Amino acid sequence: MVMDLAGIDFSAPSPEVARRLIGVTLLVDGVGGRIVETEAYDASEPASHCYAGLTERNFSMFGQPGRSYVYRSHGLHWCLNFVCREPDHGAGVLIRALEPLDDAAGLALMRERRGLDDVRLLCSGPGRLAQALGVTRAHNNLPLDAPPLVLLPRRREVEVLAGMRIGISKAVELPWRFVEAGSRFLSKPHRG
DNA sequence: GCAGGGATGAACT
DNA sequence: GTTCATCCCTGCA
Repeated sequence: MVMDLAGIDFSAPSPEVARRLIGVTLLVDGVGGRIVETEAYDASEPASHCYAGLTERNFSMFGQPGRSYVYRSHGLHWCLNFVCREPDHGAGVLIRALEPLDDAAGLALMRERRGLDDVRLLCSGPGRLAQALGVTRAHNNLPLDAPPLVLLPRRREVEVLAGMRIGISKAVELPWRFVEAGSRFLSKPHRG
């Protein structure tokens, strides 16, 4: 079965899905913004959580495409992924940064959750983004087309650049990080 | 039992 | 620009 959310086929390989997610709006309980940075992971490469096969932590990555995978990183941060490709294969896209929506109520809530005002630091990193949107373990393995999650198609074309992934020690050479060209809201500048 | 992690923020040069 | 402590849970020996 093919998940078609915000014009994206989540049964496609994860780099393809990661590229097409740039510019898409993500909301969690009405709070969020435009996705400006993603990274693809796949069971065929050792940086992925699903490389070693099905475990208790990563079970949602082996489920249906078009759902969420949330895990705890370094014991204190939560990170949000979108599951893609066929069941039993294991692949996903890490959502690394958002451009906060220009909405007063949502911005106030994100600032309160993050404990700071600077809009550029609200969602510029996977842990920061999860904190600003209130994502926790309770958001693991949820469908992306039902509350509290909402995906909205991009309203204009965006220029997407591919580069090397960040914060990993294996398979670092794969150009599976995707960013919106020129965005001020990236977790790190683009590196080709 | 233990090493290490898809990170962050503060404290540095 | 760079290192460093910190969180605690997962996975494998």
